[in-house]
Amino acid sequence: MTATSLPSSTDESGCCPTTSPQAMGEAEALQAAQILKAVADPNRLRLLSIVKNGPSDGTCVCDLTGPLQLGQPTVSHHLKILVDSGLLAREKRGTWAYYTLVPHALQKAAELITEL
Amino acid sequence: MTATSLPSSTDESGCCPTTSPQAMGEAEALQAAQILKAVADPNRLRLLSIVKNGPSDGTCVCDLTGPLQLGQPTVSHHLKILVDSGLLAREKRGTWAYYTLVPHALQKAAELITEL
DNA sequence: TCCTTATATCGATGAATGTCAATCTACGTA
DNA sequence: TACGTAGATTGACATTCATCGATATAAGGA
Repeated sequence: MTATSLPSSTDESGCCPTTSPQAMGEAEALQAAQILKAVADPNRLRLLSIVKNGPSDGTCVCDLTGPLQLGQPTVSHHLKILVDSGLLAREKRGTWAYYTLVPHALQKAAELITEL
Repeated sequence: MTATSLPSSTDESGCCPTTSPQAMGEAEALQAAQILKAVADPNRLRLLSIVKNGPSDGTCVCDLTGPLQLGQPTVSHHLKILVDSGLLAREKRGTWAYYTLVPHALQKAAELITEL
């Protein structure tokens, strides 16, 4: 994420003016895509929705496996992706694991789209 | 894949209350994920960025193949995905094709994340 | 200590996806 | 009409990803 400015090939063919100077760089795009990929899955969207609309002290995994009709390992896998991308936080209380939304993470993810 | 409302298993184990009632449904999640998938790719993010910061009357393909260091068929393929998902509009003028942002499409895509 | 329950991890598999080379279509021009 | 160029389409290939069964870990209870 250092020099994001591109060479801006001055096309001689006469079709196009020049590459716009403030276009998103390669590294920046890669990082943004990684977070957006975490959200761009129907089952993970539903997981986020359930957690968001659930109790503020967290939603446990047993409340997530039922609605999605997926196996427990699969749900755990999706939850890991959401935690690794900074969207969900995991807290273990006793035998159970509770997931909560990371405060402004969804807002920040949305801004990756609006602030191109 | 017919009845999207699930039995909402009233778990007897004492761990969890019940499935939250206003969670996103299966069909809704699938549709949202389809649009978000279109955005969740580094090269497509850069395409959107270039078009957004480009001239208001559209950016032609020859201005898009250069910065991305991808072959012309690959760029065309990504552009098709963005058009099919309603984010970009294509207009052919003469030999060239010009792409523009569909007015509030990016905003709407972002709201798919914030309004879960 | 043994057993049960909740969750995570591992390995395999089939499907979806990004990329390219080759080809096709449409338009402009000599 | 023939040629050159811009862009889209097709088919193939490699990679990534979602899912599952089996297993591991960890905590609580008998």
